[in-house]
Amino acid sequence: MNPGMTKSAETARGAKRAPGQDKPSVRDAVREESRAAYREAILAAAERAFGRLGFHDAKMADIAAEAGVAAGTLYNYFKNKDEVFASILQRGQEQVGALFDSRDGVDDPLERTRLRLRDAFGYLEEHGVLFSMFLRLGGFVEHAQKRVIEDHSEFGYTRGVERTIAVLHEAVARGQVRRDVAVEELAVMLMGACDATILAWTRAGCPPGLAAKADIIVELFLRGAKAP
Amino acid sequence: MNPGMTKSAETARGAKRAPGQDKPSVRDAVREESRAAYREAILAAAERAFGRLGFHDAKMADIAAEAGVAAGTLYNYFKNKDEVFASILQRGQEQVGALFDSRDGVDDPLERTRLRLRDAFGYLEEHGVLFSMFLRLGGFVEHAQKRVIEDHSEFGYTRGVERTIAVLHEAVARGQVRRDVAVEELAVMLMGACDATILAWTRAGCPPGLAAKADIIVELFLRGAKAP
Amino acid sequence: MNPGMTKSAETARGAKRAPGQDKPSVRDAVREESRAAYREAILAAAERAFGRLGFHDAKMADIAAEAGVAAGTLYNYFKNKDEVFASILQRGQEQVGALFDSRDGVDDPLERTRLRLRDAFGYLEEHGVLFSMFLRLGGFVEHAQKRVIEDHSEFGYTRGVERTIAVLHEAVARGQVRRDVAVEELAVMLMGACDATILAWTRAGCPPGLAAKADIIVELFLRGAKAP
Amino acid sequence: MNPGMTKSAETARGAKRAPGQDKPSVRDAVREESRAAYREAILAAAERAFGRLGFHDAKMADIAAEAGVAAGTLYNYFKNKDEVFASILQRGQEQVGALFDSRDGVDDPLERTRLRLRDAFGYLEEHGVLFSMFLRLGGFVEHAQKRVIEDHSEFGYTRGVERTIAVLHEAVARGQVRRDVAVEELAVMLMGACDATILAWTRAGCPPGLAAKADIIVELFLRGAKAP
DNA sequence: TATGAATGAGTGTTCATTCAT
DNA sequence: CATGAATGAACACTCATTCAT
Repeated sequence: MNPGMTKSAETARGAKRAPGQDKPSVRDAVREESRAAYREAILAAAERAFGRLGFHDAKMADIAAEAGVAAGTLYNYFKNKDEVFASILQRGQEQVGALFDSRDGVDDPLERTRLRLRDAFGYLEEHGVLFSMFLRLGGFVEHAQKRVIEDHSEFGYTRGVERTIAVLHEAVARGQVRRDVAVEELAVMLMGACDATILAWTRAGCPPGLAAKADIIVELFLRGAKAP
Repeated sequence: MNPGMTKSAETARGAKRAPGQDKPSVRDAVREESRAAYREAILAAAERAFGRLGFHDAKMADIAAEAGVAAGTLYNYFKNKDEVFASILQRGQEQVGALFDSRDGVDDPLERTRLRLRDAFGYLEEHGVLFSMFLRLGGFVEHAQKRVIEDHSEFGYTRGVERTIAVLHEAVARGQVRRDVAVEELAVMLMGACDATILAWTRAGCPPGLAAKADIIVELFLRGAKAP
Repeated sequence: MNPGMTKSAETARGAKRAPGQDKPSVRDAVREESRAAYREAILAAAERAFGRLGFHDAKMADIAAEAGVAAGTLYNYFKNKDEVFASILQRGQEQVGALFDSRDGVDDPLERTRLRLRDAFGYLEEHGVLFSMFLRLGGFVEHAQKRVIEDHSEFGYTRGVERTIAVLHEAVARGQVRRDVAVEELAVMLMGACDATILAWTRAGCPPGLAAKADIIVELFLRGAKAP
Repeated sequence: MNPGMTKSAETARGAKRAPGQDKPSVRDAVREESRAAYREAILAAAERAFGRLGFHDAKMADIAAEAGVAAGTLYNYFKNKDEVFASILQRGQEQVGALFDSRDGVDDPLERTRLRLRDAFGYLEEHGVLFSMFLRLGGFVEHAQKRVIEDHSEFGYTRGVERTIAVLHEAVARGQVRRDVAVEELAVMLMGACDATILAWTRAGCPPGLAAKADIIVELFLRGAKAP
């Protein structure tokens, strides 16, 4: 919180470090922290701007104003507009991924799935329409955005299906899910239910309460898919 | 192909009529026909261009080139780019509406629904991804497109839900559909199934065969919703 | 001068041309003429602007203003700033080349050289410092300009040397020039004299009278190089 | 290499002196030395950068990187980019001037000239093309550079001509140079020969060996100009 | 005083729209 | 009306310069 003092102390101590090795560290740490804060502020601002205006209509100036920085500053953190956009996607991926990982300890695969669905839906609620669009759909996008997304192939639907299939295999092994339907089919259905839910939610203007829908989906899914 | 020539020929004939709107006969009819042909050619070209490039990346020049006319000509038929876009939507609405109307004679409401679903899905297959987006979703769009769509509020999801509810009421009256679930809920589910199907189709790259999915949806829907 | 009337006359004649072949010709000719005039006006303006301000400091807006057109118009004739620059070079090359060709009929090679030198020097006088720089020097240029010039390798010094060598061989064959010095050396010297003259001229602020220096150079050259 | 450290060491020693300019002793000397070292490193870096990229394409960041300092540091030594450039010129002037002065003892004016020419040419070889341009030519430059140079009017061609005229007067007085041609004319010719030589050298890509050309020039010049 | 990030004016370029022919 | 060139507002991006640390 007062890194300046720390730095002065260090300097006064006359600490001589090996040249070209690990440098003043504290100053760098502060700088790094500052950079991270700026980066995050810009991404949050961009997310709002893109969500409100769309990719093309959200100008770099809008994003900068929303973030409270000068336009040029954006380019100290991102190479160009596309990269800002791509970074929002990546950040979302990572954050949702972290949420998902935090559920690893939950033993029951269906319960784990329910929690993760809540996590994802909750994230969507917080992060706006546009982001949700790219987080899960990957279709229906402007051409310019497609290019961005195509560079993130690990991102999107396919990966989600794979995750889901794995979970369902687990559930099948536990006897929680019927064996007479291919898990691949079940996975597509489950994700289709999620898609339709998100679609309906956005059509309704993104009202609060999306996360709660996770419970309904899992319950409905179980009713149809549970082992007899 | 060259409706302008027809006009020129007429003009060259030097037919001079008294000013005013008397004698709207042959000349006006030909002119009208010519205009309609141009208009349609431009819309078809714009649909391809928007579908291939997206709204912003499809330039007026691209559309004009695709239609085989000069850029300025577009403005003789449409006020601006937004109106071109809106006209594609409206045309789609009308064309699908006409298809739907042609099924009015089908007595069985579920069979009528199945046929209309085939019609709509078939239309989507022929008219490209982007168009499908606006035909059915109305969400997830760039801001510029939103404005266009918002001016066509009669268009889209709400209207589809209403139609569906009406049909389901009919089916309930015939005893084809269970009474213990609100038809409003059923309508949302049915449309959700359609949405998910279209989503999956676009994700798969819009392969041929979307129309055939109409049968599956109706069949599945009936299995869950039919009267016991 | 009144191409519109011509066009109307043609049209009234009802001349039908084979479709897709040679089109309305007159209208196109007028248009072509107009385009050529614009192009030339822009190049002349750019030449002045580059000459006055240098490549970087002459903004596209300056060139447009100098030419009396809007900034966007420049891009209807040239892809970008570099191409404007390159086109000035190419035009100069062609114009000087045409002047040179017009001297082909002069039998005496040294007299022909003198006349061509006058042509080139006269052209430099009319077309400003910057152009002269690229016409003959090819060195001493900003990096951005180098890229442009490197794409015009047929341009510049080497080609001039080759031309000169050929002329000197001719003069040697006629006994006008001594045989005891290699013509290659003589060519370099002659061009060096030209270079130095142009340099001195630009240093002096490009005063009128450069063309007259051609006579002096040839005379001095002959004094040293003429056959004994 | 790290003059900053020296300064820090001093500062750490906490030597506090009374305000005012008394005791300019050790600390100031060291500081001055440090500043000079930084300044020289920056100028050398800028010279390389300008030579490689040209004035506009060499960014302040490039120069800083080449010098191994931060961008902001440049502004502790030079007011702006133009001043960096101007300082390179001035430094060159001074260094070549010093070389010239070291030849003052040479009695024979033509030999003195030959040596100074070697000095100047050798300096050019070591300090790159771009610098050579400004050292001797002063023409053919970008506008931004012109402004810089125009502020250094004592620099360049005129001064060189004056020096040369003085030397030739001396040579005339000694009977080494013909009296029937104005020394002013001879001076211009001699410098023209130098210019052409430098031009040819830069056209050839600045190969090693420019300094040796000094002998040739003087020899050739003497052949034509020596007293009969 | 070195640092390196923030700044914002400035520029090349695009493209929807207009308009003379 | 078709045409295609002119227009100029708009915008992404650059970079010299400033300044807090």
